[in-house]
Amino acid sequence: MPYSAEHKDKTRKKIVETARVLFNRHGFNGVSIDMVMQEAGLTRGGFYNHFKNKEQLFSEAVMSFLMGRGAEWREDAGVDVSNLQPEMAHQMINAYLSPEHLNDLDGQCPMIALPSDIARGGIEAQQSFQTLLEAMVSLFETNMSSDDSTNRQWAQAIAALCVGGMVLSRALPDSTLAKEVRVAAGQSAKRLLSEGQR
Amino acid sequence: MPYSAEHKDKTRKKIVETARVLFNRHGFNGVSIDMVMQEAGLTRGGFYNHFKNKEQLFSEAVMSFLMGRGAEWREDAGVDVSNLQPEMAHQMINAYLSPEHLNDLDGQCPMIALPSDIARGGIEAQQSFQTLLEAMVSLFETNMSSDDSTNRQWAQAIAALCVGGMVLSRALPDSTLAKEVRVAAGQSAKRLLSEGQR
DNA sequence: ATCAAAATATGATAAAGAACATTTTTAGAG
DNA sequence: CTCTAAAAATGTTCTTTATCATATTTTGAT
Repeated sequence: MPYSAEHKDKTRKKIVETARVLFNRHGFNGVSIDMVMQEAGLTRGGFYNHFKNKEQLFSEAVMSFLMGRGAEWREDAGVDVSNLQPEMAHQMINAYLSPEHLNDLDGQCPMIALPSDIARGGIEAQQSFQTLLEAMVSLFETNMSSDDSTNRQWAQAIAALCVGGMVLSRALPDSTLAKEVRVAAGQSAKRLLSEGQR
Repeated sequence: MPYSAEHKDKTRKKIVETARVLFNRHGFNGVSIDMVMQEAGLTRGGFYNHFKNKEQLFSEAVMSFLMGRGAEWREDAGVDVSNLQPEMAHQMINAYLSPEHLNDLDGQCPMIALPSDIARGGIEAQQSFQTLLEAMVSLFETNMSSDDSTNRQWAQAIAALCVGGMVLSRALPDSTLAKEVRVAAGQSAKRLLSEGQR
């Protein structure tokens, strides 16, 4: 067996990570397979040894955020998934709506960078999207008071505020207004959080 | 002067309206100029008599929502801009987050259908987007108690919730979860509204 | 060292699409 | 009715791209 199994796996991971960055920046149609492979230091020929088609790559790129770049994100924000504390939800909201996140075109959350692409895309990409959202909602939910069946609702609304605030911010040409929106979304998100923590 | 001025204007408006629908459905890259012109009952040749390029058409299509399809929308929701009443904000929230809106791929608000396209697009499209958002925020703001400087913040957060809830809903493959998110966003939006109306 | 299977590279195809140049059609002015 | 400028249609170019077929390279096992 020439080429160790790890080699193929490493190559595949590199392609996915490269694709994640490029898709984040340019969207599904703005990225060609050539572009991805070149950026990964390969040529387009090998692509179909790793993936069925471009859609599959897209879906995996979206999903890869959760355990890859997203994990770094949570770490930077001081969010420890294995040891959740009430103030972590606050930190998560602040980090998600921060100018740093807005400026991080490569590392940003795909829910912000790619919602239209995913809405129009195949079901696989949508499944990846749903997994991301569920992770985010579950993080907020876990930070609430233990026995209230409405926690999930609050958590979902907070997620909608975070994503909505950033999606709006990204599409606005006036950076002052964009900041206003992020601040407004953040304040309201924390207000909703305190409802859930009551 | 052959061809009355109205004729050209009518043709131009028809192209923009056709483009609005197609862009809403397929996104910027998913729509070709041929497609738009054919759907409008014309051929691609005439396009550049009306528009500088595809970007300009896109920007105008987004903007056209406000006074065109969006006006019908507000009317259906019982929102009269010239005579605002407190309960209109409620109706607006309900209509925006309704399943009817979610299913109206042609008529939906471009902030939901095209945020990624616009974020990556030219400044003209982003200006159009900003105008749409400002109209929405201003509608919520006007429905709040008169003299509170934080009204604008509440209104922006409500808009972020509405847009965020719908953007998420659109990208989720599980329609039950999608509905949950819309309901959660709607409830929280009304909660924030009552804060502003206090 | 050599072999072969797996990975990667190269070559090719067919389609789509933005932009524009040129031709044709239209309808109002004289 | 004729003329003509504007609008619309047709023809064309050049580029990009997803996909796949074929060739080449790599490397662990013999």
